[in-house]
Amino acid sequence: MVGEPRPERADARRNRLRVLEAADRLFTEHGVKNVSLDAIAAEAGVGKGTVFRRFGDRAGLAVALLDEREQELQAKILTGPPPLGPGAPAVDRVVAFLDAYLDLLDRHVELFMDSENASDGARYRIGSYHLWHRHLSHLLESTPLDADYTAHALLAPLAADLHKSLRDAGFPLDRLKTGLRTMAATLLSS
Amino acid sequence: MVGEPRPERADARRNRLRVLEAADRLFTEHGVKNVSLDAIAAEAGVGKGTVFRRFGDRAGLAVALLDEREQELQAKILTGPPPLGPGAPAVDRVVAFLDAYLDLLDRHVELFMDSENASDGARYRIGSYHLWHRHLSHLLESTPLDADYTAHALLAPLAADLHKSLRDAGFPLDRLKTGLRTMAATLLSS
DNA sequence: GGTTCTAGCGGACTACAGTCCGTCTTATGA
DNA sequence: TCATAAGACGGACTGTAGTCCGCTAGAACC
Repeated sequence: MVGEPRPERADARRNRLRVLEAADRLFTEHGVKNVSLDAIAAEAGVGKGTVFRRFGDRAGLAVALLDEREQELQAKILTGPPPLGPGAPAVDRVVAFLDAYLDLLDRHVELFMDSENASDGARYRIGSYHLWHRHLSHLLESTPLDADYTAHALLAPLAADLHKSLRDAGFPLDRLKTGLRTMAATLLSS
Repeated sequence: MVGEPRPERADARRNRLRVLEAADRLFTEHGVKNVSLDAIAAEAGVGKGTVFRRFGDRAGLAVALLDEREQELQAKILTGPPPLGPGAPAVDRVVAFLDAYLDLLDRHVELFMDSENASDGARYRIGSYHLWHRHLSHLLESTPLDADYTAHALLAPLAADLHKSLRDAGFPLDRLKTGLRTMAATLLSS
C-alpha cells in the first residue's frame, strides 16, 4: 500500500517555482546548453542541492519545464476534438499527433535534447513518452504490424538530436512533417 | 586543396594502440560506463591529454573502437555477396542490412551508446552513419517516399539508447528484428 | 506559544570531461 | 651525427554534474 503523500511544504513550493522561473529565464537568455545548474541555483537564490533533490538531474529539470506544453498536447489527444482527439480514423489521428509533436519539438529542440540526454535513457522512462507510445500503439492495432514495437519505431524519428541534426542540415520543418506523415500513412494502410 | 597528410609519427601510433587496447580491456572488465578516461589514460601509461588529442572526446574513442566492426559490415554491403551486397532486390537488401546492424548493435550496445551520446549529435556526423544513410536512401529511391528523409527515419529506431531500453524492458532481439523488418518491407513495397 | 518531528535546505565535496601550454620526441636533411 | 622544426606529450587546471550530511524551518499537535 502506498501512504498518503503529504502536501508540498510551503518552502518547497516556493523554491520549486523559483527554480523553474530562473531556469526558464536563463535558458531563454543564454541558450539551454550554456547554462549550468549552479547558475540556475544561484539565479533562483537556492542551494544547488535543492535543485537536484527536486528535479533529480538536468534531464529532470528539462522535463519539468516541458511538462506544461506536453500536458496541453496530451489533453488534446485524450479529450480534444478530432483528428487529434478521439473520433477520427486511425491514420488521421496518427498524422495529427506526429504533426503536433513535431511543432512542439521544433519550438523546444534544445530543451528536448536535454530531457532526452540522460545517462540512462530517460526519454523512455518518463510519463509522456508512455502516453505517446500507448496512443500510437493503440492506433496501430488495426494493422498487421507489431503495434507495440512499431509505435516505438514511429516515435524514434522524433528524437531531439536527430531533429536538430536534420534541421541544421537544412531540412525545412515541413519536409520532415511530410516525410513522416507519408511514412505513417503507408504503414497504417497496410 | 587539401595538403598531404604526414604519416603518423611512431610515438603517436604506439600511444594510439596502447589507448585502444587499454580501453578495450577496461571496458570489457568493468563495463563501458564505469570507466573514466583518466583510468584509460593511466592504464595505457599515457597522459590524458594524449587521449583527448587523439580521439577528441569520449564518443570519439567509442567510435574508434567500433570502427573495425563497422568497416566489416560496410565492406559486406559495398562488395559482399547478396542480399547484404549488391545484386538482390531492394527490400531484401534493406532487411539484410537492418538485421546485420541490429546484431552489431546488440553485441555492443554500451559502446554504441557512448558513441552516440556526444553533446552535439555526434551520431549523425560520423562517417559510418553517412554510409548507412546513403545506402538506405539509394534503396528507397524506387518508392514514392522521400528517400532521403525516410532513410533517416528508418535508422532512427537503431538508436542505441532506444535499443537498450527495449531490450531491458524485455523485448527479445528477434522481436525487434521482425518488427523492423516488417515495417521496412511495408514501406519498400509501397 | 512551545515542543517535537520531519521534510527540506544548502554548500562543501567528489569525480569526471575536456583544455592548455611548457616540455620533449621524432623525422628530416645537411 | 647533429641541428632544427613540426608535432606529440602529459599533467596541472577549469568548469560542471551530481552526492552528502549537519543544519534549518515548516507543520501539527498540545
